[in-house]
Amino acid sequence: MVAIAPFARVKQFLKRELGRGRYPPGRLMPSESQLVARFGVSRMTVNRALRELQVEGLIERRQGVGTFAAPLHRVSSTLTIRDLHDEIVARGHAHHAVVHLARREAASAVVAERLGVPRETSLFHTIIVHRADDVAVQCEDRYVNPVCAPGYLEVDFTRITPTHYLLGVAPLWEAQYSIEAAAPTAREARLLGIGRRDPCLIVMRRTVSRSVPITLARLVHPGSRYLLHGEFKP
Amino acid sequence: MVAIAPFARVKQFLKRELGRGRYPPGRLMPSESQLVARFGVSRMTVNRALRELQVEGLIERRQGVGTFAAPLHRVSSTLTIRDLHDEIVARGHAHHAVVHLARREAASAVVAERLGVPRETSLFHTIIVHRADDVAVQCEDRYVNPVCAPGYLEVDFTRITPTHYLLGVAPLWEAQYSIEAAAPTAREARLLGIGRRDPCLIVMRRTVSRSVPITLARLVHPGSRYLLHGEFKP
DNA sequence: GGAGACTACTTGTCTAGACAAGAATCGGCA
DNA sequence: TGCCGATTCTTGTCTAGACAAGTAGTCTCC
Repeated sequence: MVAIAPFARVKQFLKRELGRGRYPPGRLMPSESQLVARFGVSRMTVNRALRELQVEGLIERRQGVGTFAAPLHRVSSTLTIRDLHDEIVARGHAHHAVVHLARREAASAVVAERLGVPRETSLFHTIIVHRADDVAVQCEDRYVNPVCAPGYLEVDFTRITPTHYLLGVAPLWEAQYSIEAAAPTAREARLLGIGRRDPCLIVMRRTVSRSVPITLARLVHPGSRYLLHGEFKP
Repeated sequence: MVAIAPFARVKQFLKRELGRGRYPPGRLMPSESQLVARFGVSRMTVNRALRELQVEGLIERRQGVGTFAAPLHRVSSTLTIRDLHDEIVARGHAHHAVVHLARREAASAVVAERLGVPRETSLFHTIIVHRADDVAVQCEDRYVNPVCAPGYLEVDFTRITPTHYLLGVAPLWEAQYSIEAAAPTAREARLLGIGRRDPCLIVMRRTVSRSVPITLARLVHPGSRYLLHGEFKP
């Protein structure tokens, strides 16, 4: 039996109180000094508990005012986007990638604007279809900024996914993405071996490293063969 | 000009080093005492910086061993699912909800299994179509456990969304969800005023409060009118 | 050579006190 | 009445030191 750490006890107590509705959204919660007196611990300990609850989005704190139960209007959850190769292998399937296009092109107006580079910038462009046990699960249409990954076209994409390679070249980045449902383009339907009107889950992702655009990806998944899932825990 | 807090300076420094590839995934990073010496701050300050980087998933720490750069294979991002009403209003549209069904039913085998209640349990069932400026954007098909929200059917859903009401009744919960692209059912197509084969973004969400199932929702969005988006920042 | 004790180093956590900064309240003064 | 300053309460942060616990390497003794 392990004794639970004091900061965790304070956290657990407050979570439980929030869970039972003791503090409805917006209600003032006990101050640090009150919790110090109640639990007989130092203020740093209480402070850590409260800071972590704040990071988890359960409470809001305002300097000079107090601590309040968070309005839980928005439900935020962490959606983990795993590398497709890992995901396929983890499910016990074999992963194959087929490269349908890998070349250097000048950015069209649309691509240049979306990626955030000047028009006509020279970019790498790859189209790769990923298969799990010979079933096509993703068509990856990607533009890459040569400035960040000069050796991109030399990579053997049947063995390393572009995401994996790019993570190695530019380790930390920010990404914006959107998820939508739409029909594939004619070419995508052909590459994936699906009907022109079959619904697809389309993830568009733009990633930036130290404010330099790295890559713009359009990931098209046949709706019948792919599912995103996630979890939210308070 | 505001002086940056010492713990933030340490954090920023390490982030920058990680960003420039100074510590590839798995590499041993400076110990707390080394950082204490380097920055001339106390160990608690360094500890806080490292703990936060750990929470952000940028480093891994092992007691007795050291701190290591995290393998950035998985990219996790927080996807904020806002209340639909808020989202529509925030975009400057008017929100209308039309209730097409609101009654008590016995759980079918499929629903009972998915929600995690015994078969034939009596559940509330609502079907509500949400409109932004008279354009249908979501068909919400929801089952609710009466144990958690006895007054559910009395709520005026043209004024309060089910999510909003349920958050008030059962403030803290966990959710699992999946996102897929598929064609709507015949009834959903009719209610949304779209074609039977139009692609839809479908979110299935099951929520649980203190291990009691609360609600199972199937949220169907016409692909052409709805988009999820999110952001990832290290 | 092998086993166990010892040591050095790591992270994990807590304490008691300190100062700063933001915000609300109350009193006094014009 | 209206404004301004002092007081008090809040959170935000830092410090110097302490002990615990996990790990790895070394040293000694059998």
